[in-house]
Amino acid sequence: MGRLTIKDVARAAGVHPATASRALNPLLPGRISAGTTERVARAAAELGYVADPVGRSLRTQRSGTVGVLVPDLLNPFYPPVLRGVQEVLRGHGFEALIASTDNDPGRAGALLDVFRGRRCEGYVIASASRRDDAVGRLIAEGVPVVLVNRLTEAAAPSVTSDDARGIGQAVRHLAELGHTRIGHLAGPSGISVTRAREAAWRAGLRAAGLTPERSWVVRAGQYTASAGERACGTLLDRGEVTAILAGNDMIAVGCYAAFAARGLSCPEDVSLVGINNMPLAEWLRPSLTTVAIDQEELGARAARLLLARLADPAARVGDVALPTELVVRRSTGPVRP
Amino acid sequence: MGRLTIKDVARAAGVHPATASRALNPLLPGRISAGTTERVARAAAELGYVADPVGRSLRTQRSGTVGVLVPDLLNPFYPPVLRGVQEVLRGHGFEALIASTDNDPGRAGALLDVFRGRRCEGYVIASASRRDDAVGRLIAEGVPVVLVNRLTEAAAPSVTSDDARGIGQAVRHLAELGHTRIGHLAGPSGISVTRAREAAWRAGLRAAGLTPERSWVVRAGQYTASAGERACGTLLDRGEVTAILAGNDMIAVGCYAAFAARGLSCPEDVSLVGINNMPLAEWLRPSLTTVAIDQEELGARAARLLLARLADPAARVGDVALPTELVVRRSTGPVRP
DNA sequence: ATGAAAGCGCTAACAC
DNA sequence: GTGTTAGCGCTTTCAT
Repeated sequence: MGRLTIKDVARAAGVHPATASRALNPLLPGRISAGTTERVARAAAELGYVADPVGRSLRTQRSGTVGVLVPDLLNPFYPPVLRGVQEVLRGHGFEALIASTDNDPGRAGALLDVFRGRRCEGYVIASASRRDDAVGRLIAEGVPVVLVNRLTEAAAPSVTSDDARGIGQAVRHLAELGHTRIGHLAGPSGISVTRAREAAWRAGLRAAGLTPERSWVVRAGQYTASAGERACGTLLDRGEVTAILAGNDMIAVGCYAAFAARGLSCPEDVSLVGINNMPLAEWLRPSLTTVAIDQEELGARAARLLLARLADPAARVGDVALPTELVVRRSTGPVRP
Repeated sequence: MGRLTIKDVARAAGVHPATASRALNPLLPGRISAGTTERVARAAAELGYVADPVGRSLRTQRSGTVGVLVPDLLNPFYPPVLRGVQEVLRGHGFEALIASTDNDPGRAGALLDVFRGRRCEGYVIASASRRDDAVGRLIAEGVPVVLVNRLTEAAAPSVTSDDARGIGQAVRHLAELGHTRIGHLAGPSGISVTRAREAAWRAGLRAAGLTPERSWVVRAGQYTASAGERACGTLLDRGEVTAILAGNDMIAVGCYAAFAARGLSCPEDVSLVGINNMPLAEWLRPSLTTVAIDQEELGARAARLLLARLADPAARVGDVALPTELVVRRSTGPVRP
């Protein structure tokens, strides 16, 4: 059929292509008469013209594309985040290129190179370790970057969850159930949320009049179920705690397996709290009490921050911390007498 | 820093830009001398040149972009599929634009329009209903499309799982455990896998010398846990079956909840088999016996089929059916005496 | 085998 | 307010 170009629209409206272009991009300088604008718009609509993004990109040096990097697409936490990002971006004419580092920090560089080759105008990065070379370089170059749930040493706006609040609620909830020895399965070190969550756990215990013991913390090497199962096993075998705050829901998923392997039942023998409220959390047996984060909103806010920086690269856009809220389900119960 | 163009490479190598371009694209007609090719390649490597995809696209009328449509990003089945698709595409210089219809067939059209605006060269579609207008139109226009786990009335190559094999194994497994009344929670009608799975269930029962009863099938409105829970409840309340083949793992997840709500324990009171072996299947309690499908391979094969059609639009590429295999875990056990 | 020149679709800069 | 011109980066004729 031969694709429509702006020349076709211009011809149909009886104007020059440049005029047609201006008429269709109202924000540009050099205003166009109402009549012309009208005629061009009608012609475009009738013909079903949509501007070729490639031609436009070449001229404007923009791609209408944003790179999104997540650490693990298989972790149910991220799909809702992606949905939020895409929804907002699409509403503003941007499309997201998505990649997962699969929990391998080394892959970030290569993936970012692919994105840069495609002229992504900005990046939403949910995979940055606290010290990440590839991401740091990006930020240093002044490319618009928004971090999700991660902080780096480099300065880039970020959207995080205010874990402290929800974790405080979680610990209080456990304390009110009579638990005095509440363990924590921390995520991998080198990630900012890991530290924040551990700190919040510590603070929560203190606020409840309890003293966090070093032996109540075990570090899971990754935010995965299998790492969680191992770490939980280690913690259980020390035989000290009656309740566990997992570093996230995937780690909590691993805990269920560790419980079962030791013949412990939840919540009768051990109480368990996760973090994230991932899509399947309510479907686990027992359903998981967890610190809920609005994942879609997390992504949506990140996208909006990025759009603000895209519109004005000099804009100082601040960080956002979304509130978290404890969702009590069936994995927590009174301490055993 | 000012981005590198092919002119920079040409200058560094002491040749004309056109020559440099040819040297870097070895497959083109008009071969270039080995020496020149070498010099240009070295210059490009030293400068770190990567061709601008936008300029290239404008000239070649290609975008290096493929649209991928899935019905539900939140369903753990699809992320591995996407990973397989992306991996293969990236290896061939293509990037995937991903969108989810969120189980709303009506959204497919709008999303495909976004993709078309971006000049996607081909599509991997995992969301087609058996009768899907938007997708049908695409195929009719001769745009390269590969379907994943779906068949439409229109003719497009597809990659599916050979559910019959694994489902046959599943039914035999249950029969060998002594089950004679094996129910099925079918997915939404209007989707090809739904029919295929129901047919395979029926055939499996017959092969085991059993007669499938109409009352043993309940249809879940969607492939989701909550739809599964409702459907499972209906089936259980009829009080006929001792084992259940769920339409997929998400429906099976809902079954766990339905069991718990009725005080039934699995596998002592009811045996349960899922389909897909999604990432969390082994972490459910009890771990889910399920018909495994290599999801990543599903995506990878789809991508390869698409690449074949992209390379030669006239190529008749056939359908692919990947084998499935029963994975026996702890959700199935002997029938109660 | 290589250089010259043209042009993909669009819009910014410059006329008028 | 609108037409003219030029050029984004690349590849592909067409010469030589």
